[in-house]
Parts: sequence; structure tokens; C-alpha cells
Amino acid sequence: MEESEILAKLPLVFTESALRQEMLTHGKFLKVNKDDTLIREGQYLDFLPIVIKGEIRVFQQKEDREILLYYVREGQTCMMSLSAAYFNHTSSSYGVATKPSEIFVFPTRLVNEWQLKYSSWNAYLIQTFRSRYDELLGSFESVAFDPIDKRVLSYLTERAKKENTAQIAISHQNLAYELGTTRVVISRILKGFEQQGKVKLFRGSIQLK
Amino acid sequence: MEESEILAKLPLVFTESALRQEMLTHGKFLKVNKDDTLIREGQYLDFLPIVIKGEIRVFQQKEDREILLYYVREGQTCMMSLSAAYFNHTSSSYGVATKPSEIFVFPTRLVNEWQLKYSSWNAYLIQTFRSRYDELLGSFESVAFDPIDKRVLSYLTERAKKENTAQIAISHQNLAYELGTTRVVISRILKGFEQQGKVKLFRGSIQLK
DNA sequence: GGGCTTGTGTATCTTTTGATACCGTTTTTT
DNA sequence: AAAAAACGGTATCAAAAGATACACAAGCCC
Repeated sequence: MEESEILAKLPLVFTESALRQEMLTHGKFLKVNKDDTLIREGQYLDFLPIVIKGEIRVFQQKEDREILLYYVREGQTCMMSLSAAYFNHTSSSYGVATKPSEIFVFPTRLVNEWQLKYSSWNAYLIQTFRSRYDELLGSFESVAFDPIDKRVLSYLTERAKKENTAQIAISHQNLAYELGTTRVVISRILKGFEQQGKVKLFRGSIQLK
Repeated sequence: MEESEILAKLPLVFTESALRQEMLTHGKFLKVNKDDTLIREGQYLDFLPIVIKGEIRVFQQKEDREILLYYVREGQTCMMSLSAAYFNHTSSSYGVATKPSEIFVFPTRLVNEWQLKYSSWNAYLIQTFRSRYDELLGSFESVAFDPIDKRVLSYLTERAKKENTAQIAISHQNLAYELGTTRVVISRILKGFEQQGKVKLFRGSIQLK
């Protein structure tokens, strides 16, 4: 990929041109396939990734179950990798591509160095932490206080807004996984919504009305 | 308070002596009473606090209910204040002292400046974010996956450990508040624990056995 | 002392959610 | 084409937790 193309895809928040230049100099462009595992629990991080295209699912594995932490999307970096890299700890989570993706990686030592040189890098890091925190807080509140049917509807409307379409492509099973419940519960609720005329159900997708 | 005393109470993580010196030069020492409100939603932050002694409760106010985010304890700073200060946003939460406390505050512009000068300050910030995230993640998992009785027991044993005593001073009502449930549920569960010989109940406190 | 507030025990009822099981359909794989 | 996997509908049952109501005791304020 051309340097200029990569530059164009780097988050706009990096205002210092010296920083952008350093990124190009030290960074490496990678393509990964769907379901490729980028990082496992227990690994040290040599590289910090920024997603250029695609999506990485970050989760923890506990005993029997999987805890979804967040998705790293275009222009974002992985908060867990970041702090692991910063303190030279091993990763406590997994990162797996949900689709064919392109990422840009640079040596972790730069994370520390750049903090002392570039304000916009600092802002990016703090923004990363803060927005993950807010996101998790939202999930927490919702799990703690909202009944599942409301959470289902919120999930659907938010995705509709984000993807700018009323047709949400997701199976009941995966929706159950996202919300931490079971397939039967989701099917039951969605059927109820359909009878109330709130949605129309298709195999593999849900249409908001 | 003597400068040397303050120095002694600052978190040890600030290894650069120049940073410690700057803190003393620019910082201001404050005493607050129990139930004093240090920061309200909507306020801009002029100062970033580090708690020297005591404890600050940080929470959000939503419609009818209150969401407890975390407690800021000795040596810690407030993550929400930090990021609000960093981006010059207003606070989205409240901070109230749970007991008479002593805090050390400095102008928020230093948050940014120090990042470019002191590695240990950066480490402190990232540590602050990461540990709040882990803490919230723990609560999330617990709310999402653990039945309430287990959460009650975890809460009690953790506090017992932290305070190094088997006698936990808390009312059923406040315990319900901490865990996001109701008084009746807590009373019911604790009574069950007592019958199983796990605890002994007193007015206003619970003894682990 | 008398009232008020806080803390606790407990019973009853209802709702929500999860667990399990079984069925039929569609899609993918072999 | 046959088999397997994924998808979705639905019924039944059980458990967890919240809502409400009432009672009584302890501590605090006048």
C-alpha cells in the first residue's frame, strides 16, 4: 500500500506532521483474514495496532465463558494492548478479526516515547481510555437496570443508526451473545416486537420499523 | 502542613524529583468535611485532585437513580476529573467526600504539561485509567453473571480483607445501594447466611465468620 | 417522655429470566 | 443428493429477584 494512502487512513487526530511521519517510518502495514487471532492472553506485545480497515473483537476467556470487551474499529487502537504494552505486561485478553482487516502496527517502545514528544498522541491515548470506559459504563448500567427487551431494542436502534440502515444483519444467537443472554430469550422478545409491529423478522436479519 | 509531610504522602510512583518539586510548588493543600461536594456535573475543572487522606465518592446522577462509579482513595486521582480536565470538558459526575479528607490539588494545565516532561506522570495516568477500567469490568461481570448472594459474600470478604477486620460496618440499606439492589433482598440473603453460620448480624454491621 | 428516623425481620405475590426440550426450515458441506 | 450445521418458533417448568406491606426495635432530637 502506498504511504500516502496509509497517511490518509490514519486518524485525523494526529495533528503533528512529525508524528505522522514517524508513524510511517516505523509502522508496518498488515492484512489479516477473518477469524485470525492477533493477540492471545499471556502474550507480550511487540507491536501496538491501529485498525485501518475492518474490525477486531477483543474479549477475555474465563473458565467456561467469554467476556466481550469491545470492538476495535477504523482509526482506533486497542486499549488493552496499549496498557499492556505500556507496562510491558502480558495481554489479559484476546483479539480476533471479525472480518478481513487491515492494521497498522508499530513497536511498543514508541508508545512511551511519543508521549513525551506529541500532545496529539497523548490526547489520542486518553481519548481511547475514556471512551472505552464510557462504553463499558453504558453496558454496565444497561445490564444493571434495564430489562432485556429494552436492551434488545436499544441495541437494534443503535446499530441501525451507526450503520445507517433499518436492516440489521444478525442472528438471534449472536444477538444473545452480544447481550449476554440466551437464544430462546431473544427469539421470544423479538417475536413479541414483531407482533407489536416494531420489527419485521427475517432469517439472519431484523428490520426496524 | 509541612512540605515534607505532603511529599511523604504523595504516591511513590512519582519517581522524578523534579516532578515532586513541581507538585509542591504549584499544588495546594485542602481539607474538606464529610459530605462536602468537591465537584458537580456540568462544572469545569480548574484543579485536579490527588487524595492524601480520606475518601471521595464519585457518582453520576441519572433521572431518579445514582450510579456509583468508584471511590478515590489515598494516593489516587479521579479519572473522570482527569479526562474532563484534559479535554477542557465539564464534569459528567459528582465527587463527594465520604469522610473528613485531605486533598492536594493543582491547576489542570499541568496535566498536559507534565505528560511531555515526566514519564512517571504518564505511567500514573495510564495506571489510573486502566485500574478503573478493570474495576468496572469486575463489577460488570459480577452483575452480569453472579447471583446476588454470591455478590454479597464477595463484597463482604473483600471489604474484610481491605480493612483487615471481620466486622464490616454497613447497613443493609447501604449494602443494597452498593450492589444496586433493594434492602429486602439483602436482608433476606444475610439472614440465610446467618442460618448457615457464615456471618453474624448486628445492627449496623456484619461479622464474617 | 414522646415523636421521628433508621435499621431489621418476614410474609406474600408477581414478574422476569433462564433451562430444557422438541420441531421444522434453510443453508452449507461433503 | 444426502448429511450436517445453522436458524428460528414455541411450550413447559423452575428459579431468582423485585414490589409491597406490616411489625418491631434501637437510637436521636426536642
